[in-house]
Amino acid sequence: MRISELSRRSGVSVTTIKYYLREGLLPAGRQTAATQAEYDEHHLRRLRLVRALTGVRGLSVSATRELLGALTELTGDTHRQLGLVLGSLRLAEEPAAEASASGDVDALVEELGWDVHESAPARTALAETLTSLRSLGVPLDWHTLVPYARLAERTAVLDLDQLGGIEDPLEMAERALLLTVLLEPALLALRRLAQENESARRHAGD
Amino acid sequence: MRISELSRRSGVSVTTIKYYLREGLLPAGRQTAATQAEYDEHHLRRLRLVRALTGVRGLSVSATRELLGALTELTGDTHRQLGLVLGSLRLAEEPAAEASASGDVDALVEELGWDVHESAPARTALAETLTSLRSLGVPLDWHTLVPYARLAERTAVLDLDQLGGIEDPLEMAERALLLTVLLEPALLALRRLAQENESARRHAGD
DNA sequence: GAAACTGGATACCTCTACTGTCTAATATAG
DNA sequence: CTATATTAGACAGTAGAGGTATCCAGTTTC
Repeated sequence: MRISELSRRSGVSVTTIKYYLREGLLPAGRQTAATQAEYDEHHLRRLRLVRALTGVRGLSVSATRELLGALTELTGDTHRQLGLVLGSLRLAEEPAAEASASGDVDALVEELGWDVHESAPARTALAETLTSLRSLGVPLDWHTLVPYARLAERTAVLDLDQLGGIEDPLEMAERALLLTVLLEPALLALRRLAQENESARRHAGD
Repeated sequence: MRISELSRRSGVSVTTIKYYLREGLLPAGRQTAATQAEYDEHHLRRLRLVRALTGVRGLSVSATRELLGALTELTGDTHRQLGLVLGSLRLAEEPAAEASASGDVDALVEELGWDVHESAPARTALAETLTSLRSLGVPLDWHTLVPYARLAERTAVLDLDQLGGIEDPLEMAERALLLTVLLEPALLALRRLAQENESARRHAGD
């Protein structure tokens, strides 16, 4: 298909598609002539993924590009790499300030017995949260996070269970990305609802 | 204290503080003369809160204003209102498109037996996630979310346990806001690490 | 009484995510 | 084969967000 059909089928304007091509969010089509290129179903799927990440999840174009970049690095041994890909996904934009609480994070990971990469961006994100909460006068040390981490473990089991039965490695990686990133607002929403419910429950006992 | 001291103690420039005053993120100081106003510790605390929400959490100025607005509505019966405040916090920016999956969310809440407000924004966020995942070809129905919700329940218990021992209602509400909102990136980071770990664990069995 | 500071208003700046327009080449319909 | 539409690629322009800078008249401090 050509660009106009891609636009029609995705609901994204031609100019915006060109913008995504320029920005590297979408791989170039197969050139058939100097002013002609051919796109396929993969481009359509990728385009919808981009819209989901930027629109639903509110990611910036550069953050989206980074996430998608992780996908293409996935070549060999799928299952092992999947973990690395998930682990290497960046969480926020910031170029990571001083990680003054990284010692606490190391201790936490040690206590949990987790096998995670030394340079996983999530470690930095954790350290930053600890640091900023402390600077706001909330006395939170890493021991407090242990029970949260145990619940996260069980969440991860649910997550990986969702990926069963997918054969194509690229498709599985895309699915993993979707479930990891797009489920985030849903999990936070469940937490908020659960907090409201729990607060009501505790009040009822008065 | 005057604005320059507020600036010095918070590390936020005077012009930016003026901007926050204009935008309603910070209450005005007590006017002492036509060109003079007095600020106190409460302003400093609020200013740090604003920086944490916009900086660490990456919230927009308007989203931050809304969250802070919820704080000031907290007047009477603390514990009951706390749940409502937490429940009423908006999650994202979007003015909520059509909630085509709201029926599923109702069914989910019913199944869980949760006592949550009918118009909680988190319901909309959930519905949107379901809708967008489906439009991307991920067959996710609300039953899949039940185990996630059970884990969210236990997370909420941990959250509310953190709030014990705080007397002042406003301070407790501020703490609740901090723990709810600033812990979010940390919880997501834990999930990513847990995924990486779980993936490694499953691979080890090959 | 002079220098420094203040609140308030307004203009300006930078970045992001697009959007519009142009050009030369190509496709398609008659 | 010609007229019309479409295309890739380049580049300028736009709107909104989040500040930043400047100016002013009043106020404080010395």
